[in-house]
Amino acid sequence: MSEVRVRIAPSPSGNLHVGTARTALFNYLFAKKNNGKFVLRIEDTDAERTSQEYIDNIFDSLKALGLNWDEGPDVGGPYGPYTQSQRFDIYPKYAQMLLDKGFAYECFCTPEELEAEKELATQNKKPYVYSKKCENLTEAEKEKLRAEGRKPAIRFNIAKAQKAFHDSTILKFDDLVKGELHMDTALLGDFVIMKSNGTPTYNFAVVIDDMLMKISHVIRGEDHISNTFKQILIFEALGAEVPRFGHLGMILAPDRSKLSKRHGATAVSEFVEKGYLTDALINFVALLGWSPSDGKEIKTVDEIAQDFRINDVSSSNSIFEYDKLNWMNSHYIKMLPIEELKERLKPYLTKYNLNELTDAQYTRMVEITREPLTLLSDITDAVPYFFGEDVEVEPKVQAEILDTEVAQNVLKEFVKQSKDWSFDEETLHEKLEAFRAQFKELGIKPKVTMWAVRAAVTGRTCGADMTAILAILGKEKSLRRIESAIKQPV
RNA sequence: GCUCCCAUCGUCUAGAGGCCUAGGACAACACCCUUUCACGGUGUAGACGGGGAUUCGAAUUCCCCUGGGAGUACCA
Repeated sequence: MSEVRVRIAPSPSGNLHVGTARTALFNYLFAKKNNGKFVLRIEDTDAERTSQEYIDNIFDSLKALGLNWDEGPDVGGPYGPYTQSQRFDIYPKYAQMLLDKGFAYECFCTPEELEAEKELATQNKKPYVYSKKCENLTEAEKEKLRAEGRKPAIRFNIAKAQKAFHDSTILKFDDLVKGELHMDTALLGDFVIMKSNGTPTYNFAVVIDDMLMKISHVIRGEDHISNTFKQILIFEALGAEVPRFGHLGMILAPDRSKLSKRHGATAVSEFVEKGYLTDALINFVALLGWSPSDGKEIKTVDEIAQDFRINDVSSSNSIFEYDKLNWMNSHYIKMLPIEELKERLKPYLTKYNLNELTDAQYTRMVEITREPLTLLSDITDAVPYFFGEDVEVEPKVQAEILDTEVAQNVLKEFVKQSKDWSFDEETLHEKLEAFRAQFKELGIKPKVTMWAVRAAVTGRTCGADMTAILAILGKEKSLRRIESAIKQPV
């Protein structure tokens, strides 16, 4: 077999969507597994919806996910340019070739005429197919229309191509993931390949680009299945080799509709902003439609590539549920080396003055607060009590903990006993253990004892390891907070 | 409307005729651990959409129904 070459061809009309990311991933995996090339092509034929900002977002997101391309707009390659808008001069040649071979014809129909045809079809409850009324225009007729100032579009002649290459109007192909797929080409209708403004339509541009870029396998979403039949016919009419196709199920929102903004984040960059790790995201998305042969679900992209077989990919749609993604993200956060975690958390700590802590204290703070994090951004609300002189005590905590007699006794006792403690973790651990034991003798549960201390120092009833918190804050600050929580006898 | 695709626990899935009284993961619940929250550990509950057919035997094959998704542009 010739070289495996796959591509991802996003259109920059928005930020990189997670669905596109998954398609990119599966292409990448397929390329890696088969020692092939992974190509990035930007399909920006529709100038109005395209923006440089989106192009940058696509590049950045793909890179962040670790899906590096071998050829693309920025890195170049032997079959460039890799941006469709820079290839506009090459499409007309091939359109002309199709015209010459009789597989395409000029169409002078106006939008109004076309609209009327469609209207009629819906009225008669018939499926709309183009009437082909421009198929057999004479040169004289065309000249006349041209003289009127009408610019023709070019349509592909389905029936001609079908008859030239197939016995039946039923066209079949063997899909890499779904198996044999078929379609009656008689139902397709002669579609436009070159718009009257001289730019190619999607279905034409893809074929020309895939052909010229020597793409061997086209792996994409199943929303392209019906396009595939059109594209196969174009490949054949051009005398080009038809690539193999593989169509992936769609990613759906929990309500089974298309994943869109109203369901939350859809772009990879939005997930990153929310505090998701790209490693977790890509791992999660890989599991949508694919499962590891050894049952181990936490895997790097390279590990997945070793185990990847395109025909093992599920052909059904899958629902994007946050539960598992969240679990995976917290898992990846736990796995992150401490130094890296410290850096990645900083963007979410801008409201605090990190200079209040030494590097060692910051390290310890991260160590003891990382456990319950689901998102990196969760750190923001997990650490306010490490900063500032005083703490904000939640009203409920004030009423239910600090205002109780038990708590007041605990705190008074704590102040008294801790006067001569050294506030390093080791000492604190020992002393606190003994401290709890004293109160236990009095019938006060260890956790009640600690609640009092925790409430006074952090203003909360839950949080990180109390010993470490006291050590980080230091004796002076800890005691000041506790003293101010003690009600003076009136 | 027409065409195409899909169908196993709530979700992602394993399963390619007997290994399935259907396995795993997430979520849920219970218990254990414990200075709180969590982590972790151990358990519990939970599915082959329905109906036919083939077969000694079907989650696995075929047909119908139902449900869901997609396509139907001079968008991509």
